This record gives sequence, C-alpha cells and structure tokens, in this order.
Amino acid sequence: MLTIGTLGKKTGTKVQTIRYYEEIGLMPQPGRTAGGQRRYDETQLDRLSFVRHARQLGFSLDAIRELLDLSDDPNRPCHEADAIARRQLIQVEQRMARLEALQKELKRMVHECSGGKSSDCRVLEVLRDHSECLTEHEEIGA
Amino acid sequence: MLTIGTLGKKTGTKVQTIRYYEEIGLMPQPGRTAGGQRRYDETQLDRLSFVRHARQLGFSLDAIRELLDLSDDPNRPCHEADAIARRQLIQVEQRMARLEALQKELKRMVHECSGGKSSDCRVLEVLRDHSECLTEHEEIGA
DNA sequence: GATTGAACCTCTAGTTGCTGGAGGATGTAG
DNA sequence: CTACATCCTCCAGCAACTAGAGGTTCAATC
Repeated sequence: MLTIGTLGKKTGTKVQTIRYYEEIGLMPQPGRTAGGQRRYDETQLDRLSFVRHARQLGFSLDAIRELLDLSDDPNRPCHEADAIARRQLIQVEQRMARLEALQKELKRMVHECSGGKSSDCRVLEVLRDHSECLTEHEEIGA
Repeated sequence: MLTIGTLGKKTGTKVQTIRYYEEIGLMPQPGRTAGGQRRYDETQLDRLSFVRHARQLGFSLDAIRELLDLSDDPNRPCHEADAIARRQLIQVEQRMARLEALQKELKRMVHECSGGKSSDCRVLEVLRDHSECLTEHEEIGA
C-alpha cells in the first residue's frame, strides 16, 4: 500500500498532479484509509508510470486517455495506438522544423549585434521589420 | 485612423488579442471615438507588428516587454537586447534537442508496430516500460 | 498513552497567452 | 433612415498543472 507521496516519488510526479489526474479521470479513485488518505497499489503505480512516460514523449492528456483505453482492452486493434503515435511524431517533426527556422533567425540577430546603443541594435531592428527575415515563421504558439 | 479590426488584419492578430495586450499593458491605450471605439495610428501599428514578430520568434510576453522598453529608450545599451535574444536562442536549442530525442523514440515505436492486437502493441509496450527507452527524456512540458 | 512533525486532506486561485460568447452600442453605406 | 458589420464590456474557459491556506491524520518516538 503506497501513499500518494511515495507514488509521486516513484514516478517523478507532484502530489497535486496525481490528484489532478484523478479529478479529470485519468487515474482511478484509489482506496482510502479510515482517516480518508489515499492508498495505491502496483496497478495504479503502473498506470501512473504509463501516463508520465507518455507525457514525457509529448502526448496530450487526451491522447493518453485514448492510449489507456486501448491498453485496457487487449482485443482492440494495434493500429489505433500506432495512429496516435504517428500523429504525435508528425507534430514533433513540425515543431522541430519551426524551431529550426527560429534558431536560424535568432542566430543571425545575435551575431550581428554590434554592442552599441539600443538605437543601433540589430536585434531590435530585425524585430521591428519583419521583411528582413530570411525564413518564414508564421504560426504562433509552439 | 485605424479601427481595431483593421489593425488586426494588418498584423494577423485577433481583435480580442489586441485588447488583451492593452489590458496587460503591452499596447498603450489608444484614442477613442465619441462613441467609445478604439482608433489607432501608425505608431501603434508598428508596435503591434513588433510584438507579433517577437511572438513568432517565441519570445514570451515578459521578454517582449523588456525589448519594448529597450526600444523605447535609444540610449540604453544594446547588449541587453542581445542578452534577451541569446536566452531565447538557448531555449530554442534546448527544445530542439529534446524534440530530437522524442522523435527518435517515437520513430522506433511506430516502426516496430506489428499491426496485430493492442495486447501485442509495441507502442503501448514502450509506454508501459520506460526502461526500454534508448534515450533520456526527463523534463515534461516542451 | 501522549506528543511531535511530516505528510496528508479539501478548496480556491493563479500561471501563460490567448479565445469565444453573450448582450448590447456604434459607425457607415446605400 | 435603415441595415448590418463591426465595435464595446464583461465573463468564462482552454491545457496542464502549481501554489497556498487552513486543517487533519499517521506513524514513530518517549
């Protein structure tokens, strides 16, 4: 029987986050002591590990919910999980492409900074005039 | 004299977002018509363009506030802006490194998926057991 | 059995950067 | 002068947590 704190330590999750996962239905309601404290077992530890690992891979909580549903029912076809992972991969690759463009732009800004007064600052100048950009970077929000 | 809608179109910003920037003090309070509608001039258009461009480059609103302060005072030293841009560059590079690791892991998951039932799914299996990961990916939140 | 102190409980509110909607006023073209 | 697109304010909500207040419980030590 694990306390919520122990579960948190084992999975690298804050206690509040575990309670939050319970609140939104990602984690089941655990058993309680007579005094009302949560007690967990190995099954729940596994589930939380799964959730955390998927989060580290960048899956949204919604995607994780789908993956958990799949995982709970061993007869459902594998390609559903595969599709979710593929979607995630595409997102990751898109984000990388965008970051690469930004990196280029930022490097250029920083390298051209002369070290004088802000009125001559290359960084500020580039920000002022979008037309100076070498690369496209339209979408906001990584 | 530009309406808020025109300003939005010219900068690719939603009307609510402009009002939000005003609320948090990123944009100045514009003039108003007798009836209370906002009217903008070229200066404000430039400022909003600056903000949006910086957002596209991934700067936080706080960082943009700093950059705007610098920009407003031409005598302040350039290296402050440079430092902000450098910080941003480092963040971008860190994010890219993380995404690369995730991409690797996801590719591996997806390629090994056999197409059978979810009980044999490689994707779910990897998520279940972190020890199968080839790369490190600890932090959550891109 | 009593006491201590860490860890637990619920509840509320805040974070970032917006976005959407309700319900109503205004501005402009025909 | 009448449409009706656009504007106004205010409130609520999104993801995915995080932090804190104010109070209780558990387990170990004496």
